[in-house]
Amino acid sequence: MNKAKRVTITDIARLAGVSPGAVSFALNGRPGVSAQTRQRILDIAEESQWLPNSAARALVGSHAGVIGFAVNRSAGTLGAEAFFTDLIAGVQSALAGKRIAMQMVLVSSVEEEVATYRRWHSAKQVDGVIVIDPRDDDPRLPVLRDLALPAVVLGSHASPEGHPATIWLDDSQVAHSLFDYLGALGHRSIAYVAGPAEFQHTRLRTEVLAGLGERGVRGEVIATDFSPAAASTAMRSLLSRLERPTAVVFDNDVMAIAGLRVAQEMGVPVPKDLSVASFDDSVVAGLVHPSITCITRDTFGLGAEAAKFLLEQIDAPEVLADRIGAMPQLTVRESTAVPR
Amino acid sequence: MNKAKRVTITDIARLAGVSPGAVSFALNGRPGVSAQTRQRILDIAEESQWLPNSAARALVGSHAGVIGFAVNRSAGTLGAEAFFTDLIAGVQSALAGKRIAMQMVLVSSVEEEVATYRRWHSAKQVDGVIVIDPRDDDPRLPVLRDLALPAVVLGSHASPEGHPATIWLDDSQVAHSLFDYLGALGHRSIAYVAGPAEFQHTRLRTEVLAGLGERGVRGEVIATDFSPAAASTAMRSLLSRLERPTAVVFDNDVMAIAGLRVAQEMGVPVPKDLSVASFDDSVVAGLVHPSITCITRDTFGLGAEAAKFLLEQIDAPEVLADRIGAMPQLTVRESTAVPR
DNA sequence: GGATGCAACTATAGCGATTTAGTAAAACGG
DNA sequence: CCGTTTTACTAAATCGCTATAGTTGCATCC
Repeated sequence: MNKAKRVTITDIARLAGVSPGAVSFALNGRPGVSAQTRQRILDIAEESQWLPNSAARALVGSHAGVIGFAVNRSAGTLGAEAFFTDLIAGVQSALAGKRIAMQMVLVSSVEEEVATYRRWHSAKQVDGVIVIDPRDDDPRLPVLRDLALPAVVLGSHASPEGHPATIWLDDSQVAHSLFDYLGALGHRSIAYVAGPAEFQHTRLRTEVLAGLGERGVRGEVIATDFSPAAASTAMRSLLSRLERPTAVVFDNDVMAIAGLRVAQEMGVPVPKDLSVASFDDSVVAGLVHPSITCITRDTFGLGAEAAKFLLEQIDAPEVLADRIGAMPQLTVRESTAVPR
Repeated sequence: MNKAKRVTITDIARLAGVSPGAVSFALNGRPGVSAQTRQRILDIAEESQWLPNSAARALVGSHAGVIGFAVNRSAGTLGAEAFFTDLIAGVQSALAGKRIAMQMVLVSSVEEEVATYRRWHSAKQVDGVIVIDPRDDDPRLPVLRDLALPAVVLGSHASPEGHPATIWLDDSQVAHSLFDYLGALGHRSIAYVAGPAEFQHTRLRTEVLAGLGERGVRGEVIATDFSPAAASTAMRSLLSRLERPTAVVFDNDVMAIAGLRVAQEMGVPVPKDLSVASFDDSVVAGLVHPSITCITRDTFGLGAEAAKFLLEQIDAPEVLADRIGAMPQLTVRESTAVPR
């Protein structure tokens, strides 16, 4: 209906009285034009509101101006965790101002995720990707290597072969900071309501808890699917025993809140008779009553750092060295106390 | 490093012994090749794992295969609301399988949002956009019209000039279902802790509450910035009065949870002495104690519907008629009761 | 049997950028 | 002052795909 014609590099070339090639040189700040001509071209481009056509750019082989994020979670569980929104918000904050967009898709399996990377690469749709939830023997990593698709993995230890680049934070140290704290309070029977066993962080946390056995702490792990319903079930069975644990640690805040409710329903006072804690924080975890002791990680900052790292990676000719992310901190709130 | 060469339409043409044009016809299901040849081409394409180069496609003027979503919220508040994640998850669910990606950017002002639409359009980066938070006299809508950029607005009433297409749900009806319920319980003094006044839904809800005056209900509105801190402050001041309201309604669940906490801190039993409700639901709202009476809207479904509608819109030559979204339902939980 | 029509292709011209090879003019050097 | 290098450009090819204008062969029809 409206013809709102797009202004192209050829239009500016005509206006400036030079060839399209010269305009390209000028706009991309590379040698080949005099300072004077360059300025003139830039002025004209500015004036006529020229914007690069990313499709054309991508086609000729330079950047697509897009980074990709394939999330392997069911659409339902996405909303339950503040993690994604925070991460995305962080990524966006690093991208703001730069002319780079984030593309996101939900996938339902690792295979589909790999296929997505292949498609993105072959269609030159994204310049790089952010990868989360690394697993042992992760099938995605070799594919990314083969495709030479720039990537940043958010993980719990350095990348196996130094590739793809990883931002990692020592998850066993994180686990220690929470479990040791509970141990120091005097808890000797701790239950850990975890996520699926295939995630690296679940395994690491489980190991740390087991390691506390030497110091007389009985640890127990219940695997769940991250759902609040599963957390409630786990909590109910834990509290129905004759020998209850004195502390229960959940993998995320929503599960912890679900657990808290079960404790209240069953008349178990928190933190007097039971301490509750979570490996994930959120605004709500600090607002519920009692507020929940959590590991607070700067997910927003992590997202921002990941995006920045990825952009560097895209520009760099070689794979960059791994980086260590900001260490999560223990935030003690009302839900934990010395056991009776 | 790795040469993982991309297979192009020309490669398949060579393999099939036809011209690239014929391959294009075959792959896009348009006349110009015999059924036999078409099948052969399709087989070869499948076999050699050919994938369309979206950059090239976008360049020649067909679809970019991307829909855009510009969110005008600060990165911080994004994470606080489950709305976005749910909406995005819904959008993704509608996009899954189709070869369409969603691009998302955070913007910090309406001007920036408009500039984003301009950029997206001029660079042919997206085929259409989803627009949220319509305002009175919204500056974005005429721009989208001028650019003839397919768009779907999620709003609270039909689009002013039938363009862009809108999915709307009658927000005053929603407001009625909650306020009327509280009125029917016997509440005669209701406070509404709202978001910024420029949002349409805030205004509509305010009007509905004011309208209850005829039936002897005293309504009061406190505008906030959607933050839990502002909600706490509002709640504290409300409960410090000699004449307290008997019910407080919050614009979203996080604010309601913050308010709930203040009530507990101040020793005001909920729902005995005070009813609390929220215009937004979330998993957590049903898990906290007491669980919160909410308006439950199918945000996931809304996202899915919006995406589907947008895709139809993109394919349709003309602007489609507005649609009405699924009506949100009142979910009564533990936080509301007959006032003392 | 020559004009007509149609099916099944091919050849080719873009889309809007980048990039390489080529060229004219200016600068330099001995 | 002539040969060489540098500067500042232009011309043209290219990316992968789509779309339009031709081209060919073959059946059709009065």
